Amino acid sequence: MRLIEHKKEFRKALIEWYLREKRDLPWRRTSDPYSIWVSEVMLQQTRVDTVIPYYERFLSKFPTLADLAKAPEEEVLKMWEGLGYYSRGRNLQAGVREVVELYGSEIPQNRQEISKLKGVGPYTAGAVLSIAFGVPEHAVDGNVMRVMSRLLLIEEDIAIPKTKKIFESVIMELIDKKDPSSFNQGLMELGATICTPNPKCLLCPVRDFCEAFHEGRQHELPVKSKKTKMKTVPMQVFAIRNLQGKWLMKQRPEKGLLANMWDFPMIENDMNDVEDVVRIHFGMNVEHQKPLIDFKHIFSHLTWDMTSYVALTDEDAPEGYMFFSPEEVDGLPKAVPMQKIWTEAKRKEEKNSSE
DNA sequence: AAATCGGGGAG
DNA sequence: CTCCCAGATTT
Repeated sequence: MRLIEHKKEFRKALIEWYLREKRDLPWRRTSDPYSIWVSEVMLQQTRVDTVIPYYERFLSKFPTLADLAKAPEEEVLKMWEGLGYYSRGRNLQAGVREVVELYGSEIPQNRQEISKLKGVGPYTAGAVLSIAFGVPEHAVDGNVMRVMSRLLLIEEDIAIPKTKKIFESVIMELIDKKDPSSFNQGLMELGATICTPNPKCLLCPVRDFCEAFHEGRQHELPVKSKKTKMKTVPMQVFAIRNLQGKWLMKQRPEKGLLANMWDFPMIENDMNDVEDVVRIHFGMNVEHQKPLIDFKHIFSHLTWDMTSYVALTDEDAPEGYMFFSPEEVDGLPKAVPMQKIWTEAKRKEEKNSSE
C-alpha cells in the first residue's frame, strides 16, 4: 500500500496507535503552551528519561512565563545544571522575555513570529505550534527523519542540512490538519519506541505503508554520512582552599564551551611540577597539594583528560578569581566535571577531619 | 556546509 | 568503543 496514495489511512493508523499506546509523560498532561515550550527545549538532543526530573523541577521553580522572565539568569543556569547544552537555558529565558515584552505574554501562533524567538528553531517552532496550538506545521527531528526515510525510502544523506527541507515538505503534504499534535507526536513516538535505529517492524502500526520494510531495507535507513574526529585535551584542575576554608573559583566566559558555568582553576596540562604550574599560571603559592581524582570527560566534539589536585594557600585570590564558602560553591552552577571534582574534594575534607 | 555546544544510555 | 538523542546557533 503506497503511503502517498493512502494518506488518510496512514494518518488514521498512526494517530489511533499513538492515542492508544502513547507513554504517560509530564508534558502530555498539560495544555499550557509555556510548559510545552519548556519541554521541547529540554528535549533537544536529550532523552525523555533524562528530561523528566529537570522538567518537573524547572516548572516548580518557574511555574509561569512571568516567573521565568523575572528570574536571575544564574538561577536558570542552576536549574539547568547537569542537563547540558547550557545555552538552551539562557536562550529559553531570553525568548520568554521577548514574549512578555513584545507579544503581551502571548506566545505567537504562527511560524514566522515564533521562529524569531531566541532558541526557537524550525523543530521547536513546529512542535509548539502543533502540540500547544493545534496548528498544522511540521516538527522534523531525528525521529521523524528516521521514520520517514524508511516509510518513503528516502536515501538522501540526513547529515546534510538541506536534506531536512525534503522531510519538512513531506510532512506538510502528509500532516493531519484535524489533529496535527497527535500526528507529529505519533511520528516521534514511533521513532522513539518502534522505528528505532534497530527497528521492531513486527510491532509497527504502519508497516503496511513502509517501503523500506517492503524491500527489507529498513536497517539501511536513514543514510547518514557524518564522521567526527575527536581530539583529547589533557587538563589539570586545582581545588584550592584557603585558611578560612573557602575555595577558589572562576566563572567561565559568557560565550563558548560551558558558558557562564563556574570552574576551579584549570589549565591545559603543563608538564612542570604542580606547585610551579600554579605559581606560573595563577600567580599564587600553594602547599600540601595532593592528587584528588583523575577521569575523562567526553563532550560531543572533544575529550577532557582530567587530572585534579587539592591544595592549600594563605594568599588572596588572583585577578578574575574569588573565594567561596562550601555552601556558596554548592550554589554555583557547575558542569559535570567540576561537580565531580567538588564532590570528591568535599569527601576528602570530610575524611581528613574525621581522622 | 561545517563546526560548536553536554551528557548519558544503549548496543 | 560507536551511535544518537523531541536541535539551535555561529562560523
